[in-house]
Amino acid sequence: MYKIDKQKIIIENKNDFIAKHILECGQIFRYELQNNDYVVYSLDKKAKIIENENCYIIETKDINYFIDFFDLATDYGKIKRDLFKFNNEFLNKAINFGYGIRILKQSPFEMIVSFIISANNNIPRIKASIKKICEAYGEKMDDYYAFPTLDALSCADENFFKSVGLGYRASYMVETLQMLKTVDFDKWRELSTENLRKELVKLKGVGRKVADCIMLFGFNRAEVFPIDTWTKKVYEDNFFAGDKNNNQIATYFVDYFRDLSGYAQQYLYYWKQKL
DNA sequence: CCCCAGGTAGGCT
DNA sequence: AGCCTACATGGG
Repeated sequence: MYKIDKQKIIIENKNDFIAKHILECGQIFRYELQNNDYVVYSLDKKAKIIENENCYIIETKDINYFIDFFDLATDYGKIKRDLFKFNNEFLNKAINFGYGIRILKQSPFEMIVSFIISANNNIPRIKASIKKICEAYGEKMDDYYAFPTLDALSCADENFFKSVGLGYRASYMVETLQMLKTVDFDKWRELSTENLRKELVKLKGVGRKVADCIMLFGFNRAEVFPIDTWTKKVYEDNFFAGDKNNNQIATYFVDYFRDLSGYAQQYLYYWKQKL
């Protein structure tokens, strides 16, 4: 699937890796299109994704970090074959539409901050707020700003977060950053999905949906199915018309897709949101 | 003026 | 436990 050549990762075919699908499916907010190349940022690191006719080349100083970040050891061909076995008309359409999606393995801290901002918000505004937070509290790198550390960002006050567009979420952010100072993320990684969700929803600004996004994108948990306005619309348009609340819809999908729930959710989200 | 955006907190049954 | 509504902000 991939090989390494000095400072580069080479993705040998484009069957299971499409930069646009990966970056524009709502799991990451720090990336940009520079000419024809996507540039992606994670914590204090940066990678450029160059598309060729039959392959991708990823340029970065942090090869091993981005091999893990893009989850290159996982066979998405198999995941898609397993999802096609559900023989669901709409999931099949969604997979064919976003066939190059991969779920990124991102920083739990960056996911917590980012998805608190995401609640009842729109993607351009979420991106803009996060960028301003990095510029104000992140370390200056060559030609970009790192995502702030917890120590750095917990110095920011409510007025700062309001000034970068968080609105009423500003006070949640201040309180959650203080709470995170007592958290050991390595211990959280050992928790069951159910117990990890219980811990996450104790954070201010984190409910079921945000917790599930944090677990899917930050803790590598695929047995969750975040329900937002788009995946709720998938349920109501393509499964059963409006007879359940968001928690019940999430339970329905997880019972149905089990340990493939997170993958199914991401194909369906991208399909419904982009079409 | 309205409605919407990767929903949640707090208050009410 | 489950339902209801206010909530900053900017864009269509």
